[in-house]
Amino acid sequence: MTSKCDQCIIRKFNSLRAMSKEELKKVSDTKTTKFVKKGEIIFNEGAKLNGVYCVRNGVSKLSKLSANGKDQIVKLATKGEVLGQRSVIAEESANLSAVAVNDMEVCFIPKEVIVNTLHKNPDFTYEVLRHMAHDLREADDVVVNMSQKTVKQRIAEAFLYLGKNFGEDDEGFLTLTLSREDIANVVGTATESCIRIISEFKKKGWIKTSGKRIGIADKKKLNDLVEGF
Amino acid sequence: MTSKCDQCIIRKFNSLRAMSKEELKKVSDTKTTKFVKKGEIIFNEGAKLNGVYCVRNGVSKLSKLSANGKDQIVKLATKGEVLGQRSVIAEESANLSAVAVNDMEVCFIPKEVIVNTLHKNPDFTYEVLRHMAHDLREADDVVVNMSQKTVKQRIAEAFLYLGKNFGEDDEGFLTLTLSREDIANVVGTATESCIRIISEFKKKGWIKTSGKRIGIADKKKLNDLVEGF
DNA sequence: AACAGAACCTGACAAAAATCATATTTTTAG
DNA sequence: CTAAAAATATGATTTTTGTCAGGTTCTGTT
Repeated sequence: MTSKCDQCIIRKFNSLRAMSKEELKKVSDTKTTKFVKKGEIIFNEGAKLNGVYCVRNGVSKLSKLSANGKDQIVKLATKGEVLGQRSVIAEESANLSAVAVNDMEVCFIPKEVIVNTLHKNPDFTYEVLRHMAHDLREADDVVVNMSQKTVKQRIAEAFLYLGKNFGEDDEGFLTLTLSREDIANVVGTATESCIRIISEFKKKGWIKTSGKRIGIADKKKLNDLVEGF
Repeated sequence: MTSKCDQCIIRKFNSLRAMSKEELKKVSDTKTTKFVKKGEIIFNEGAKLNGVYCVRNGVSKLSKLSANGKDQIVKLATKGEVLGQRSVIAEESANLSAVAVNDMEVCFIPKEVIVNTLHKNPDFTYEVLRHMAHDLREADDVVVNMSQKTVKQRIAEAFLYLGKNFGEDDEGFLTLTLSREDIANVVGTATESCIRIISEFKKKGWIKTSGKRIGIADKKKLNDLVEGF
């Protein structure tokens, strides 16, 4: 089991790779592996986290409930990403909820191990810092997109993003299948508007659908739309 | 001069407070102080930064130009905040432009000093990390606001934010005076829409204006609007 | 003081997006 | 397999927001 974890961590989780052998051992010894079914909650907004969750398999949506009762999905976290890191570091309760989008396997690592390593191993801290700097840049970009692009542009962008980050199956459909509602919540629009635009894209031949599955049919057209042509 | 810097840094810049005496000395020796006039550019989006800027006085807007030619203001940085930190840490070019909103005094600290300290002083790295974790949380909140709140709500929120973070003068006007265009760019809307809503708020007696100055007249009403009542 | 230029303001209209209502299809549970 | 529930789809309508076009006021300069 330990060797398996060793392998898993080194390969997939970029911050943890800066840990020493002893520190990794500690992680291996204290971590617990959990299986989370599609739709199940990993943690809720406002929860006090006493550790982080390292995603081994599957995808989680990180979202925040707004006053009007809608969920805004801020990030989709996949294999290798760590959930709850920010909360543990800032010693704040979770700002976002984490829910499994499909069946997942996650490793729970107690915060003591993380915090300890942060205090003792500057390389690890620096590595985490670099990751967070990157996340922050992405968040800033999302803010600009949200306020300056139309819903159509954002939906087109979402499909391109999903294709790029989660791939396509052999039939050309996006590997990660989200419900229309989830897509709407990523993009920050009403579910009906989202569905309407999906229909429009399909009619124009830019995407293809089969049930809830969506495939990119004309990448260039989608790209042009995003760029504002 | 050195003693002055010592004082300044320790008091105002939370990450730098974790530096050792020697490290602070190094900062004092290598830093240069610059005066930036209102409207002047500190650095531009895409620029390679070879240091960070610590704000001693005045306010800077951090913004990003979108494809449609509009500037989205992502953050207003004031006394004690550090600009360019993220870029230096991630070794990326600047993602945002920094422009002075009023006359400023900033200290430029070469990146070598910062990066060196990051590698050698875990307390400092941890401190920077905590700050960035906090910034990331704020950025996530902004994303949710942008997508889930109406322009009216966002403008009301902006006034409350400006009042809370920059204060009011003795006549009850917001200390930080932004142009209508800047307010629109903070909120992510068209300048005309922004002006229209300001007129509406004034007509309702929720705010008062005098030239470009704006004052909060009915905090509760603004708050209620933000909360969705 | 007169002027230019910028910032501010307002109206009219067009476009985008949300909402409400109601089908239709797909999925799930018994 | 089938009924119920959930998700998807579409139409009609309203609300919100953006755009264009034309004003007015403010500000700094000569």
